[in-house]
Amino acid sequence: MAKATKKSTPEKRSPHQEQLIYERIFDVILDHKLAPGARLTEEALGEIFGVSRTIIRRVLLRLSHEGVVEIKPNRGASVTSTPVADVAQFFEARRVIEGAIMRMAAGRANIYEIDDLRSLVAEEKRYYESRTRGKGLRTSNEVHFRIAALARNEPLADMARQLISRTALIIAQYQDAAQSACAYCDHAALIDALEAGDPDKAEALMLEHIGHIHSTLHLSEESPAVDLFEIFSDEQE
Amino acid sequence: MAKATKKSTPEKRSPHQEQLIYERIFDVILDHKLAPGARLTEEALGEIFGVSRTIIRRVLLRLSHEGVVEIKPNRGASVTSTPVADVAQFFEARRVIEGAIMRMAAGRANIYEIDDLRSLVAEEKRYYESRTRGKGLRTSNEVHFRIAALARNEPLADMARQLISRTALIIAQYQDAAQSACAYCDHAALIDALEAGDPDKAEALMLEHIGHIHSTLHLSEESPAVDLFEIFSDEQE
DNA sequence: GAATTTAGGATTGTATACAACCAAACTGAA
DNA sequence: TTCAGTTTGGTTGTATACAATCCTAAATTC
Repeated sequence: MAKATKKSTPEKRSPHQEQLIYERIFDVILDHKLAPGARLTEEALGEIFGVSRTIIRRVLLRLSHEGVVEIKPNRGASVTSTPVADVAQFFEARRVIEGAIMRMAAGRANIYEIDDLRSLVAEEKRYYESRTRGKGLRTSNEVHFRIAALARNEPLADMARQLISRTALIIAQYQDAAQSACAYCDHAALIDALEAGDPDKAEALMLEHIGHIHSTLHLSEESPAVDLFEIFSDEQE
Repeated sequence: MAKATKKSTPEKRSPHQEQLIYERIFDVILDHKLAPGARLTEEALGEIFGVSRTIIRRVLLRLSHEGVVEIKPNRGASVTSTPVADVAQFFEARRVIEGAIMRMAAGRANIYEIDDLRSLVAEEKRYYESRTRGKGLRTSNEVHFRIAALARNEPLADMARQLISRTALIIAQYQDAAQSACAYCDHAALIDALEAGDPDKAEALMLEHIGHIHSTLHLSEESPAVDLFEIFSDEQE
């Protein structure tokens, strides 16, 4: 039994430890350290995070509801592998929802929200230039999340969040790290359109942007399998 | 302790008992036997369904993810009560998604799917005429679910399902049982448009239909009687 | 009598024990 | 060797015990 594990602080009932574990696992998946198809055993994850299977089980359930992992009865959880044939549907769905969101959000953002968005895009640019793929991808997601919030429609923003997360998984699976398109260029234009308050242009730019992302994917082949302890070991000792 | 409980068959590991419990609870909520705000204690539900809190907990977690139930930390679960101010957002979101779905589904359904839909609407009509509200509402949902499937876009259909379920809860909360609009009239027209393969008309009819439902709600009376301060605010001290 | 404290009961949160299950290695006969 | 059946190790599924927390209401204080 490899004991190169590091447990988190053994706090009693920390309210968001579950959220933390959720994010750690999701991050590792987006960083492509856990490839699609990789198995996620409850015992191992529990040991890694210093927590019982009960918690891990809830986290996995949540991840599965988001479509990030698949749970098969009596067979456990593994990172979702999206068939090539399904990819287009996700991007089409994003066009529908985020297109509408742009229409609704145009001209509704105040100056602070616009500024926040711009600095976020600047941050995104730095990550991409320093080739930290996972971070860049997550920051890019955050940009889309915040734009979704500007439509002032919670349910629709929820839908967008789900699709964006799910799509990030697809991008991690099919996009070549080197050739990750300069998402931040498109993003700047999107924000400009929102500020200008032009719904038609805002929507058109988003449709185009989503098309760009889609077109950078290498829809051919994939995937290995790995050791959980090793993957999580380079983080906090 | 009332022992008038009926347990399901005490099978060992029945795979969909969880699904069954999920549906039972949801049904009861749609039938308005559990009003918004009603608490759902794990122990009681476990005893009712002859199952341990572990299972109930998972069901409640799922219901909460669908937005049907709210879980507050250390406080347990209760039926979600949607504030009047939020209602419009849900219907707007449905317009966006189901409008797009109608465009995509127009002309794509084969004759069997159309037939199935029509017989489902006939069933719906019977339920409404016999004043069995819950059943009627659920059948109406089923019509929308199936239409969503016709767009041949799984992710979008998923989004639609979530919104439709969530909206059903809102309808149960705000719609007068007697005056429940004849949803099936609209439904028949929707199906006709799908069969004819006219995307513009299909979309327009769906937008109109959703508007109809929205307009039948009694949004003036604040039935979510949870906030005591609001309730007593306009009375004498 | 009103406000604060404190005790009790009820409910949720987490860990763990054990049963059920699957998959892959093993056995032995054709 | 090959194929059924069997065993075994590891993993998931469920129930339960106990700890942490919250809610109610009685009790104490002012």
